[in-house]
Amino acid sequence: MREEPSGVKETPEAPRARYRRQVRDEVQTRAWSQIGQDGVSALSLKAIATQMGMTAPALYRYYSSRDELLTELIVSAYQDLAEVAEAAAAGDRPAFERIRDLSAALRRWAVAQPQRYLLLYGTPVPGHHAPDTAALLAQRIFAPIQAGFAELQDESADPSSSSGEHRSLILWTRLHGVLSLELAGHFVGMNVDADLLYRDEVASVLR
Amino acid sequence: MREEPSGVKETPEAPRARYRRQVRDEVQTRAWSQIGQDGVSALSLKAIATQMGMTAPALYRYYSSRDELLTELIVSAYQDLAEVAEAAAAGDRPAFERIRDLSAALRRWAVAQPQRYLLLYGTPVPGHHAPDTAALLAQRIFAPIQAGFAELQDESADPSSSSGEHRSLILWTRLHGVLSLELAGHFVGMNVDADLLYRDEVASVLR
DNA sequence: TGTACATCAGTGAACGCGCGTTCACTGATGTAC
DNA sequence: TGTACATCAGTGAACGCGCGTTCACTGATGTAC
Repeated sequence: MREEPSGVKETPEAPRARYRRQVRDEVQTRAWSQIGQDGVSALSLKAIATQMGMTAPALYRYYSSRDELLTELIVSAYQDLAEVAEAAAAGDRPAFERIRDLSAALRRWAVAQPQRYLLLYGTPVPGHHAPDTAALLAQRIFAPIQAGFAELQDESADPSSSSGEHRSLILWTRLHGVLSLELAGHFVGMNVDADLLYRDEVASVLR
Repeated sequence: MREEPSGVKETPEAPRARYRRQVRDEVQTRAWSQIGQDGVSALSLKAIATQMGMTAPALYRYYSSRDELLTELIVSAYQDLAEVAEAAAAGDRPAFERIRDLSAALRRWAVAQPQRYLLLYGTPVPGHHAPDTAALLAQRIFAPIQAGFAELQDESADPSSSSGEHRSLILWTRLHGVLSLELAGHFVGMNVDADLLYRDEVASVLR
């Protein structure tokens, strides 16, 4: 194994590795689009292969099974969301700002690709067991919120207000309540301003 | 068509009609169990027929298609929940009591058969369009809550509190937030008392 | 009360479909001397 | 620089599976006279 000296330029990716990455990326993109259109149960290696102009067995060079692809989708979605959440809550700023911004980022992320959010937090996929990494990543998403509320508790001299743990849990359930009903289409025809409602709920916990 | 005089006794059900009802009931029961175990996408007329010791085409005397069965399940679930909600909110009692009791009944209903709740309010079934009756029934479930909050608004002299419409919407999203995360199993290992959390959320809107 | 007829639940065979997955193979690409 | 070899992406045929749905049919049940 040759090691390139790591200078300013990144180690050039070997052509084969690069090609493999491209294929995997395309598979994932098409997988998300399948899930978005026809639900998780429509996720099919065979259909993806056909769309890509390949035969089905070819994809078994990339995924050992349909289930492995699904697992990768879930984990990568958690990962992506975790990064978004951490980025939104970063900076040496007041806790309420960090929580507010993380909340807004969560909504943007979910609305941009509802199928991703629903795969993580919607009706569970029957028969599928997420790996341990998924749970860890889910915690990573939650951590900045908890940290923010812990900070708020320290600042406040009011001992009657509920604990940081409790408030972060409440924030989560309230945001999810609005988001999931919105994404599932339950607000249509109800004259609901989902964005405003969402921001109200963020404020309700920060108050 | 002969009309029986409707006295105290109910018109005895004709044997054939009675039998048809029994078959339909059994189909529905097995359908719910399928959905509970393997999700909506596992709902299969053929599998149900086999379980009942029949051949698949036999069920086409009862349902014109798989989709019709699914629609019936959704509508009957809405109907059942609407009755439960109305019963729980009935009586000439203070509005806050009726809202509180309806909320509790909703949770009991959902926890008793999570797949029913998730079918109505979880990730939407792709490719399925609920009939108009479903939307009407959904409104019927919501109506007692709205009525309750409207009453509370009238009593309260405080014009600064948000409108009854808004508060009933908030109640809905908050309850759904807790319920759906709980039913989807997102609280496991988090040391969350879902029932307590739920009651807290009910109280938060009634405050 | 008995007989002729109509209704209707259920069968069995068949259709086309798409799925996941395996296997032995071909042919191109990369590597070592 | 050229050659021999190893690696590996992709093919094509095949497997068994379960699904929704149709059709012509049988046989039991209910109805009308």
